[in-house]
Amino acid sequence: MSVGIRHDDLRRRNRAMVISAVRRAGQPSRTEIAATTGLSHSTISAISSDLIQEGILAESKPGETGALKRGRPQVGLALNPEAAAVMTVVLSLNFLSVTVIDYAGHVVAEEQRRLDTLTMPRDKLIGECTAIVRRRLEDPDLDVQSIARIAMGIQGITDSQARAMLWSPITPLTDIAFADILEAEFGIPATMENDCNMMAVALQWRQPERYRDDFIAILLSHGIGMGLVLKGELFTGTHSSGGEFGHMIHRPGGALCRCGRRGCVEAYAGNYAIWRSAKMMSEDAEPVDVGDADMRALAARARETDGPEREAYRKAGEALGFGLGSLFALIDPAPVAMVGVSAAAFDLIEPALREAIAQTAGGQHSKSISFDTEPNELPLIREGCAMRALGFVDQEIFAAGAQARTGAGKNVA
Amino acid sequence: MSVGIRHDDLRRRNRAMVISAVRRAGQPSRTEIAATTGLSHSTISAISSDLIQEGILAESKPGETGALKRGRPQVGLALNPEAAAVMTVVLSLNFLSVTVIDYAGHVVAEEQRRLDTLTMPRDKLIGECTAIVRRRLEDPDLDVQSIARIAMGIQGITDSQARAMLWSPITPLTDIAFADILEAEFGIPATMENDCNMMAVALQWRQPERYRDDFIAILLSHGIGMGLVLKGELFTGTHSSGGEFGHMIHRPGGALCRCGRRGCVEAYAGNYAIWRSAKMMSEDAEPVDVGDADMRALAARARETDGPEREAYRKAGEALGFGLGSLFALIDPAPVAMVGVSAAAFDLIEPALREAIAQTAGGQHSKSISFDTEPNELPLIREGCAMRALGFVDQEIFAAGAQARTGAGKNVA
DNA sequence: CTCTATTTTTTCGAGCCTCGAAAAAATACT
DNA sequence: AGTATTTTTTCGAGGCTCGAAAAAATAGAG
Repeated sequence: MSVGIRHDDLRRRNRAMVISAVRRAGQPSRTEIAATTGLSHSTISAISSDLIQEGILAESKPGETGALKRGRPQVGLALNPEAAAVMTVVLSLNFLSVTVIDYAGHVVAEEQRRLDTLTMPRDKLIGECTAIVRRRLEDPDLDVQSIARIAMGIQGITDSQARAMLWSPITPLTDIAFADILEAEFGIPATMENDCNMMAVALQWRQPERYRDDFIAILLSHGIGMGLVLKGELFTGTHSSGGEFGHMIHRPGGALCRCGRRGCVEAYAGNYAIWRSAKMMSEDAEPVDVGDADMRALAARARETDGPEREAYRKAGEALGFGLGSLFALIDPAPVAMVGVSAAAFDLIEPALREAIAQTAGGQHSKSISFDTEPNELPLIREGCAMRALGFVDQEIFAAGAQARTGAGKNVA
Repeated sequence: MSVGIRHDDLRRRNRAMVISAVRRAGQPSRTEIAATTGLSHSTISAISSDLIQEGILAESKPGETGALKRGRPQVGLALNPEAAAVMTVVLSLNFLSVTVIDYAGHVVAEEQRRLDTLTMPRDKLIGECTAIVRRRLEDPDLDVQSIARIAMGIQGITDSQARAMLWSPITPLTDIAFADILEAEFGIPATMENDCNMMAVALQWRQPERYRDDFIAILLSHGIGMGLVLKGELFTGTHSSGGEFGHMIHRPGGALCRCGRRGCVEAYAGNYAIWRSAKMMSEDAEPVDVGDADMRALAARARETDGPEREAYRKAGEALGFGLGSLFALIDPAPVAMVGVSAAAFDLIEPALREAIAQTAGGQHSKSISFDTEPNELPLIREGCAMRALGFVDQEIFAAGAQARTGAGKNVA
């Protein structure tokens, strides 16, 4: 609201509009783009001709609307895969993975690596990340000239500027400005993204019909995380990545959470909490890491017999339900995606969750709240990072126009 | 993101920018406006000359920056009070008030009226509202030609389109589309706003240095309400006015709330909850209305002796603290304004509140979270409605330009 | 009292941008 | 081969913002 619109912004914004229309639609014709953007055919024609000239878009075969219509056939416009490339770096518990993605969104290279994140000292952890990036950049097999953007994803809290990891469960280290480190090391603009936010971005991309303007992605894993999209935009906190659903208070003074506090949702619904409860340990017991295989075994046992295992999942569902109820009181109900290893046990969680949510103001129409599950978070996080990085190239670099880019040449920031 | 920017939008947006700069700054010179909007002097000159021509702005004496500077003195631009007028209608428990406000924001007429909202049937309640509006509109003393906009505020839940009251504690009636009713009756565009949202709007206007981009206004009255501003914008739910802080869950299955559910924050911190607790009644006891005088007496007694009254306020503080902690986990901490009769007893509430919040993830820096109090909510709500209505005139009517207004002539919607 | 320095505001032409209408292009149908 | 139909491009008109220069309005100096 504070700054006016300059005349040159106009073209930039409309170019961005066309690029994003093509990214979303795949192979839209100029006419389709004109329809979705509301701009005139002349404008679309002028802009797309520029974009083709600059090598950002390329003409492809018709949109293939099935039956051939009379009249001049539509020419599909597609992203030119060679226009740019981006890189994703995903750091999760004991695991580091990197992918290189062309401008059209296809993976052209990747590398994965196990490492002991929990005990690794600061220098080593940073070194591993820069080393894996360097290996991909210097790979002679890779036929991309340069990487335009790096998006790094990590489980934990990042700052709202997407520059640094503030806190993460995968390492005792705090406040690592990965974005700055990568930029300094490679001279490539980078961001540091929260894993759950990237999950949400990926879902929005994968299933736009279901996850569009308002939805919630919840990670049910060792910890409980959330990515929240409201009014079509990723919701972040004012200082941090925000959306720390797992640390909303379920029971004041209750079970011990990994964060050191008591009564958080996560202290009832995180893997370690379910494990602790299933093994009849005290709610004060120190959180321990539980492997995915152990969790799957636990879920299997809970399905078999009505014992403490089943009760543990029930308690988790209750905590999630009341937490969602409180969340829905603030933002109104929205579709939910449950992601992560415990999402595979959602059948054990759902009944108690729905019962709890029905007792809250936000759950007035609890039956209409729909849940979907996706057990594997890593591909989602990677996809989200890729879309994030590509979106940056679309909006910040290519929308600016060729002369703005070559002329001024300050594309960092 | 879906619609492009048309060429004619440009002028409209920049006009809006200039108008809002004048509304905020009071009497800025053209040069100041150019500086704050980032637009060129030529553009500001052209736009302000148009706006003066159309009678929206008027030149006034210099901005009076104190010492007279050398050079051509600045000419202040001010809103022309006669450019338009708006009306606010605020419906609260047993009380209905209306004000007429000129374009510069000054109250030019008002009327207030007691009525028994709790027992009034639907027709009667609507009738009272339309009648009081009609009386003000037809008042011969009123020298405004026409009212450009009505903003109605009510305690309770409204829909996200600001058309209807969905639920309110002041009446058993539900789903009254006041905005539609007023529009149909008087042919004046109207909106139905949530009281706490309007409090937040007013605070942003009154104290922009403190309440700017991110802050929270909490109503401590019979019920507990919240208005939330994030990134400078009022936060609303996806379907309703949202931000139902009072109905976040404090203790699952806990005290009986006025909403019929259990364990809501309000069931511990609403006036009725404090009263119930202070009088040693059961947490299941039906909520009853408590007058402001009684609440003030209760607070006085709590300050005198360490009895059940003081304990009641402590419990209220605890509920608010844990609730805020959960909220801060989602959005990060922000300044808080406590408004309403129990805000005057915030000294009794604050210690327990801070203690509770310190036990939450969001309260990590609980000492840096600052609270301010304002015992009287009604003036705030009125002011917020006024600013809301004026903002509509600024952005939707006057920004469009004279020919767009007179030419097409479809200003409704 | 006049002249100069300084600051604000307006004027004017240049350069873009979008738009509508018309033309051109490309195909299916007759 | 000709016609109808649909898509895309071309072209001139009309607007908008911008920078530079001019005009306006005042304080201070002599």
